[in-house]
Amino acid sequence: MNQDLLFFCTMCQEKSPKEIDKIRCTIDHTVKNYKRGDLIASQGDRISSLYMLTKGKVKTEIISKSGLTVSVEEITAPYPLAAAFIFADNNRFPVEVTAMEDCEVVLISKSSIEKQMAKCPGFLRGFMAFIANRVQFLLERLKIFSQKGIKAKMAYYILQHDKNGSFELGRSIASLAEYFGVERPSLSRAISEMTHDGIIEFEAGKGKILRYNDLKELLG
Amino acid sequence: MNQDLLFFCTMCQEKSPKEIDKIRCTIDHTVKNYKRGDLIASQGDRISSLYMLTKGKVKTEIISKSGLTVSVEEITAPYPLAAAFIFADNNRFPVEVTAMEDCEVVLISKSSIEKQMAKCPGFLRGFMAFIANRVQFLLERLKIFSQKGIKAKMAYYILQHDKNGSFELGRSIASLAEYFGVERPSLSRAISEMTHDGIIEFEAGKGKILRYNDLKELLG
DNA sequence: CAAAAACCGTAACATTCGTTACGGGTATGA
DNA sequence: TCATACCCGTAACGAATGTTACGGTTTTTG
Repeated sequence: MNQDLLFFCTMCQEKSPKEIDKIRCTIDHTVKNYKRGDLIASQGDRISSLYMLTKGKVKTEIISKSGLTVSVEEITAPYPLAAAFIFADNNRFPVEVTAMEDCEVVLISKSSIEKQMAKCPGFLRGFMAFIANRVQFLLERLKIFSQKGIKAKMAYYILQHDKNGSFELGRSIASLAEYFGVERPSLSRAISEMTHDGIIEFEAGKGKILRYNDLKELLG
Repeated sequence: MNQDLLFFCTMCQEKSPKEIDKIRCTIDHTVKNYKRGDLIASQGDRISSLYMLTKGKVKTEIISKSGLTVSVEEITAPYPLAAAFIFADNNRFPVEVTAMEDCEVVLISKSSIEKQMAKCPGFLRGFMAFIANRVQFLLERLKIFSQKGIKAKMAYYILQHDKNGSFELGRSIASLAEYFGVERPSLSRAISEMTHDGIIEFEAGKGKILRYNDLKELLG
């Protein structure tokens, strides 16, 4: 169990194990175990503790007031289930959390976290860094999504990866399409057209920007 | 200026002025003034301080390495410019910040914020609440965006606002369309079709869900 | 009250995108 | 070496969405 708390620090800190030893996070906590199919948290529950999923896999669902469920996503350990939400004004679980496998959850009360933050600057920084990184990630995805049209998303992505007129995707077209939330053939077609129009060159994951102005005009 | 710091606490706390007086946030800070057109922060700058915009309006832009700018958004005072980013692993401004009017910015160093957090639980909660609310907001928008198709977005939105079979939009169709990132006539058409198909009733901002199963099947 | 602004539904047409299917290439492992 | 799994480009077609335009109602403003 101590091992899991160490991991929790690791996740927050993203620092070396040695530094974690120095910090010696000794946080009050309780451990709960769930069987496959168990309900871990209900939508609407007030969150008074951080739910650190240390073992297993869960799924989250939205449940309308009429009882129908809508699957949202799966989360695999280790991951905190409500790191940000415990401090939000509306501190309720936005989703239903159900165990897909046997799970272990470490509960850390909000007050314990606050105490630990006041006591241990490293923990404070680590926790803040985790949430801040999440904000950054969400913002980045949102910027991509808010670009209307596949070419606009692609143009935005290229401009972000622009290095002196060249760019690398850093991933396959298939995964990029999934990242954009579009179909692979559609993205492939968009890139073909941009290439055919002479705006960019592209081959094997790498490319060059030929006409910056046209590329920029593809954006919203 | 003290007034602005009080406001800063207000923003973080969202509590009554009386409670703020009790807390007496006396945070180390410096004040900077900018003229219209001045550059407040450059893309890529390391962020060591919180930038609290207390007066004026700024615009943020993405700048590609080739010098072209892409407008992103406008921010009006009072608002913190980089509340989350100072704690992120990649603590750099993701955008270029330029003053659109004469602006006043209160700078609070990261270490000052950490000290204040350790000293004053109310400040810690307020700051965390602000960032947590932002995470919630971004997550919600992202969930809407990741629904493919206008009807799916609408179905998701309705299920979220479902109260015993009835729902209220809480905003105009025009603004909802903007929130979804689609055109108003397109959203209007989608609602018309859902009504025509007998899935929902809708009139004057309010509606009823007639067939939950069909509504659910519109989701991804 | 009159003008302006905001909001809404509708329709016709153009554009984009999803869907499906096919063929080819490359890497991996049995 | 063959089978398998990916990854990619392309094409044709249909569906979904954007675009533009119009008329109407309601709300705000002077």
